[in-house]
Amino acid sequence: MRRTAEDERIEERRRGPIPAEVDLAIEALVNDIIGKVADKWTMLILEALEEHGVLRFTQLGRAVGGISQKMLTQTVRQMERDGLVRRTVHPVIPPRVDYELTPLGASLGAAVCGVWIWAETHHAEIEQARRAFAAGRTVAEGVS
Amino acid sequence: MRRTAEDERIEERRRGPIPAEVDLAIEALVNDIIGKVADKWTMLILEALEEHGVLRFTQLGRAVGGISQKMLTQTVRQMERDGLVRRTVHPVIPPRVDYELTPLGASLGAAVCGVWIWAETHHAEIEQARRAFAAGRTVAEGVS
DNA sequence: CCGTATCCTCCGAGATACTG
DNA sequence: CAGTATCTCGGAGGATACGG
Repeated sequence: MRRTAEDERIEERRRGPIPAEVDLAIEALVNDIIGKVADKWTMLILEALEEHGVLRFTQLGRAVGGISQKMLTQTVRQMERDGLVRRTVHPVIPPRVDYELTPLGASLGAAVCGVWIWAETHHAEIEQARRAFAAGRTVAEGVS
Repeated sequence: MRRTAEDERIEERRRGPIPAEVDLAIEALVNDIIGKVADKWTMLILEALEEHGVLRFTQLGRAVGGISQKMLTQTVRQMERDGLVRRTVHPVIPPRVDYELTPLGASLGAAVCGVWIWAETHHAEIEQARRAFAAGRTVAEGVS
């Protein structure tokens, strides 16, 4: 996802700071949150931590699978910033850092879980729709 | 979203269709679906159609807000392909095309709605977490 | 082991112009 | 009006190397 949420807010401000637009401000924030949540790695990390509870850095990376260190750090930092995960540093040698979901993160996990379940429930329908679409889309759609 | 982890699994599947990996194949598909759903424009279009019911191309564009024709076409096509929206072409002049959610799309809308509600419910906590994070993790200084 | 810093690639996505 | 085609560009994100 590209940086678009900020742009929207900036745009909004540019268009006119109408006093009664507090709701819109919140809407923008919510939009921003959606943008964050709608990130692939965020969702996968959420799932990994939901399933395994507490994980160390590399463990988390392996649990997610196919993620670069950069993205792992970056995403997990963002999640920490948003209060979704708690990061615990153990000042020992070798270094050890534990990651786990906060209650807030867990609640998000529950919400996202709904989407996940939807995907698992309806993936067959989607596959079917894709095949139907690929088969022939020149099929006349009746104008009711 | 860049093509990364799924590609590997898809590749894996292409290289060798091992029977016992059907679960992994489905998991990959579900992952793919999540990736699709986790798209900003998809979610916004979903919301727009959920709220307005049936919309024409430009109406949909305006309802979403800040989307280019290209992305609108592209995203809506993908959604049509996945069976989430139905596209109805009226062979009249001037051309007219209607978009609306399929039952499948509506069910996804319901699931995503849960995440939306979560965002609306917890945005204050996230803001607070962000402030706390920005303030510094050393000492919890009261934010007046 | 846990990151941060750097480079580099590549594709998402906007703008524009054109067709049916 | 509804799309397609083409160009361009920013920046997301992978790979790598190094610091603590």
